[in-house]
Amino acid sequence: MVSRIQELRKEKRMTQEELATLCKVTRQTIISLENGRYSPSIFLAHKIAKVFGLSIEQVFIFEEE
Amino acid sequence: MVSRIQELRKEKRMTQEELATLCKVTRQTIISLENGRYSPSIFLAHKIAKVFGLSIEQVFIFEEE
DNA sequence: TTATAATGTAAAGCATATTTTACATAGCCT
DNA sequence: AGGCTATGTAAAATATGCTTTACATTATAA
Repeated sequence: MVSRIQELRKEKRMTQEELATLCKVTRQTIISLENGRYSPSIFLAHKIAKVFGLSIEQVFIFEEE
Repeated sequence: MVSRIQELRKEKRMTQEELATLCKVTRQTIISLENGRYSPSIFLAHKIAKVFGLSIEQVFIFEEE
């Protein structure tokens, strides 16, 4: 799964800290997601997508199989 | 978060076991999701949505805030 | 009545997500 | 050089997701 978080965040000229606050998680969580350490829960994925005004599938790209 | 898994599964006349096999998880996992014991990971949510030919947001309904 | 299919519960164990705290680096500004 | 902002790493602790195994319940059918 590839995440477009960093790309979308920069597009909106937002810092990791700002995004974290909007999603009610810590900055570390955003860093871990952007750097591919782990994938978000379905709740966090939804919150992040909402911040960008997109659907989960538009932010997180699932490769087949 | 409300899940429409059971509703959609019955609509397709599918057993929990069949859905579990298609999603490559155990029957217990499907039971736990249908009965609200926990919410799926983003990967499982995506697999389930795919089985039903829907998006994650169409299968899992997030209440606001 | 017995058998079978579908659904359910429970508990232990492992895997993954998130927080917390503390420290490191790199760029920019003065 | 020193200070600030944004980004990064690391490790331990807690929470949540998923598996495994075993057994219980309900409905239907022979």
